[in-house]
Amino acid sequence: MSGLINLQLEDLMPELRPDADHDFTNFNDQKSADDPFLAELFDTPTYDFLELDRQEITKEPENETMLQTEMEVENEVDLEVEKTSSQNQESINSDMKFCSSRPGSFRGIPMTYYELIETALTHSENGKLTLKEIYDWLFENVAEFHDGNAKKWQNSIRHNLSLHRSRFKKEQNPEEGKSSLWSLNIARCFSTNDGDFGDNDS
DNA sequence: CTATGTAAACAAC
DNA sequence: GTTGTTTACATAG
Repeated sequence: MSGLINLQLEDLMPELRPDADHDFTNFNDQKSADDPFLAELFDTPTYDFLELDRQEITKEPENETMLQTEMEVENEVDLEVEKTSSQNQESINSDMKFCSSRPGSFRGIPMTYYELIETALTHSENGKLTLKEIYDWLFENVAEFHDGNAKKWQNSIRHNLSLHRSRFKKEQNPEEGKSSLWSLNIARCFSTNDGDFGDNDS
């Protein structure tokens, strides 16, 4: 129990580590005995959508109008996304194909399911959404999901939520009868609940 | 080999 | 039926 809180800044930001044999990919072999929990916890990759934005934008100078999305995002992204204006629909042309690992695009940026869910959570009121709310947000904001094939992508959403336990946190919904609340697992760091991390994988 | 997507069986509610 | 969990297989890189 004492080992859990023993982290230092270098643990959070390994790039600051002086010696830094940056081998995160191998922590399973090397470091797991030490702090597998933390290793898993901070396994979460970057969720820097702005960075993603820039990369994709600079890659395709074709759409100069996209540069403005950068500002929008930085502002606050109040994407009530009214009715997905026809322009939006246009930008997601049928000739625009995504590699298989990026099934949908948000604001023109191809993203994986994980990134899409993360985006939905990030844009929610308090970072917590029910499964249904995740569905709804994605349906509102991802035109690729408008093809009437909800069963397919919704299955993938559920699969992602369950599979990536180090990325997503499931929390009981205080409202009775409603399904769990999902959030980014990094929130565990700030949980005031001491101790009960629920899942004992025997 | 790893990350991801897709399909599907299954349990719990 | 919905929500989660899990296994299996396919494919891109």
